[in-house]
Amino acid sequence: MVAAVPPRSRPNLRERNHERTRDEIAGHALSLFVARGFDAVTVDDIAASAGISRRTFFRYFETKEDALLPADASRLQRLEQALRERPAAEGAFDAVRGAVLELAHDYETGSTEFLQQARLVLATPSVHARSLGHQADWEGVIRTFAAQRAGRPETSLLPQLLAAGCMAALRAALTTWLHDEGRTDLVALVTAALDGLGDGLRHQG
Amino acid sequence: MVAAVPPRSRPNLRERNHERTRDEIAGHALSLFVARGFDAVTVDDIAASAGISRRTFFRYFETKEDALLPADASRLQRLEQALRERPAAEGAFDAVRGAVLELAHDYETGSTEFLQQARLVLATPSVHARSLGHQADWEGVIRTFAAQRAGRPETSLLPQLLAAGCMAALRAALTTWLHDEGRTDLVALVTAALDGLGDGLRHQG
DNA sequence: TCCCCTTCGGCACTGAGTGCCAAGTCGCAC
DNA sequence: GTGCGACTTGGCACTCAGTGCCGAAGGGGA
Repeated sequence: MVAAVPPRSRPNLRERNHERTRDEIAGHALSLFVARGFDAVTVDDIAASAGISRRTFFRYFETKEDALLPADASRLQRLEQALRERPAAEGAFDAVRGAVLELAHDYETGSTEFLQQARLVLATPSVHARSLGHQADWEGVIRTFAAQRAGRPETSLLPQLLAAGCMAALRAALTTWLHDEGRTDLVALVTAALDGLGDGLRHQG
Repeated sequence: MVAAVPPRSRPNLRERNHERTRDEIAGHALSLFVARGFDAVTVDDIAASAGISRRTFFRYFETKEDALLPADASRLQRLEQALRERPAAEGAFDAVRGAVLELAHDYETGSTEFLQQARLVLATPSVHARSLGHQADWEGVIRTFAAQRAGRPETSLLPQLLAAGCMAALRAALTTWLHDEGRTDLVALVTAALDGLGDGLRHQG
């Protein structure tokens, strides 16, 4: 079900093939979900549509929900990288702010497909919960980063608050963006949300 | 399996019985979860322990995860009530802040059992996700409230940011509290977290 | 050509969640 | 006490998600 590719570049050719198949399956899944709704599509349906076996589907996705959230795994890596590349002189909040803004930029590319996905995610409780679970993992990464950047223990309030707050800002901006069918500038929205937190919620509005 | 009660007060006696049975089942479930871990306990185990049938279990809880989150449903009502009772003169942020602080107070009562629950929730991805899903519902309530209090459309950024931010502050404080085994003052932590957001994350630390 | 490594498919199994129906139980009216 | 109606429970059977296991390809290297 995966077209043969010229066998070049040994180390990560397998990985690239894996990624490509994964994307293909997710594409079939998205079509079915959009057409019938998440709950009315079984894993067998997806597998049949993608021309693979049910067993293989679960080698590419841990859960059926994840077939609707194919980008979440890579976003974690993007976030880690973005945090790593922040200049050392930056304060904790500004560093996290910058990294989250880079994440926001990724959301905007390929927004048509993303809009379909996001609507389904918000409309389907089990998928929404799973998505929030992923985002909790991202929060953990931010928290670790913020803790050492601020020189505080990881279990103290500030790193936790920074991580949870900035992810909340991202979600708030994304939701607003979705309600506007993606017509507004997402990065501007996320910037506004993050700066609202940075300057103090009490002084907003 | 439920002891007979004197048949007084028709309208909500059934409801009270329902609540009582629900709490009983949740108690049995918690014991099993603590002893073996969430994933190693089946619904049949819980039902057998509580002296009910598997079918009846699902009349009291939508999912197995909810048996570990029995208080989440009532917290939603508490939050709605707390928001309703905020003085009309209060600004949007301060009103939400006050309501969330009342929620925080509830968490502290009966903290021994809650500590056990919370540790399991954080340790079990499926339960953690479900819990975040519930909290997303609470966010919706806050967002609706904040929108009309601030005179903005519900889909605009500010209400969304207020709701997501304050819930994030609550989560951050709870996590910190948990890492300290519940020894610190939870309400003080939540206050600190909310005020951190209110005064601006950039000026913290 | 043979061998190794990886992927895939099929099978069988556990367990969550649900619809349906039959058997109680409880309160109420006669 | 007897009968009626509303509600609760248990059991059965079913769908579907997710997993372990194994045997069958298939592709690359010696």
